[in-house]
Amino acid sequence: MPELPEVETIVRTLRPRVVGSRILEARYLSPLAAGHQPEWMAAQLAGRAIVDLRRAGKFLVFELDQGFLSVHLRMTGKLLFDAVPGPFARAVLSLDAGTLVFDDVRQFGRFLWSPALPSNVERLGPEPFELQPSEFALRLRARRGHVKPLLLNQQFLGGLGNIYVDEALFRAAIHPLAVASRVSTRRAQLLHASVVEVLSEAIAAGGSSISDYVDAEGRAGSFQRFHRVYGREGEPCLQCGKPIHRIVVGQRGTHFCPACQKR
DNA sequence: ATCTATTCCTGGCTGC
DNA sequence: TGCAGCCAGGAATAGA
Repeated sequence: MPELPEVETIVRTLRPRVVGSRILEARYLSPLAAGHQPEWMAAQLAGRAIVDLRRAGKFLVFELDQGFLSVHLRMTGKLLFDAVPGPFARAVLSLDAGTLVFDDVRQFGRFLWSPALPSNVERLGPEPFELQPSEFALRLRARRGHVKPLLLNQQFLGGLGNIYVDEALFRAAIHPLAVASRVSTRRAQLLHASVVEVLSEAIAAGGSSISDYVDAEGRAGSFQRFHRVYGREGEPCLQCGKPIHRIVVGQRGTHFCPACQKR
């Protein structure tokens, strides 16, 4: 499931291939990918030049000479450069520089043109790397809910998903059900440092490949080998040796060490 | 204003 | 071996 490190890896592999190129033709193979208006979207994309490509939270934002192409990969989405469209290809851009395939088995992902930056991109919270620890602590402590759902809230902080939230909370020794306003300033700053650390390490490893994720060149990441809690239910905690627990928090599978992460 | 539950999707896995 | 039923979960939406 692509989160900030995976999307960042895709952007880095894709940017030199597509920025400066032109879209010759756009085709949607599934209307869902276009939000049920495939013909109109395809017509808007055709002929556009790609001026820039950047990441915003978990979105890939292609800045065009007219409007934007915003892509969200959700669970199983992939953006593949110069790949042959497979059975799960949902959209294909023919560029003068090559072919860009949007592949998505489960069809949660979106590949949308809009005249202005979409509101869900506009509303994104700050990027973890651009936030000072003190600002992060202030924002966190101003909220009354549980920390895990808050970290998953894209309006609070842009880019974290289920894997990296569990990993960051473990590193900061914070229970996923801890109440945000009751986390000490010191520990909130430690949490920010843990978020930045785990995201940086994951980017350096090319992201985590659990089942579907690959970058734009089709390469898997390797950070899944360094997960300390995610997907390790029943296995010994790397810090204390007691078994990792899995609970459900906000309808999400949540992995933590009850001994190291006290509530 | 804030938080919680539901919905969308389908390949792969579990269990009978 | 076959198949029904469940599971994964990000984010929009509806409801409390």
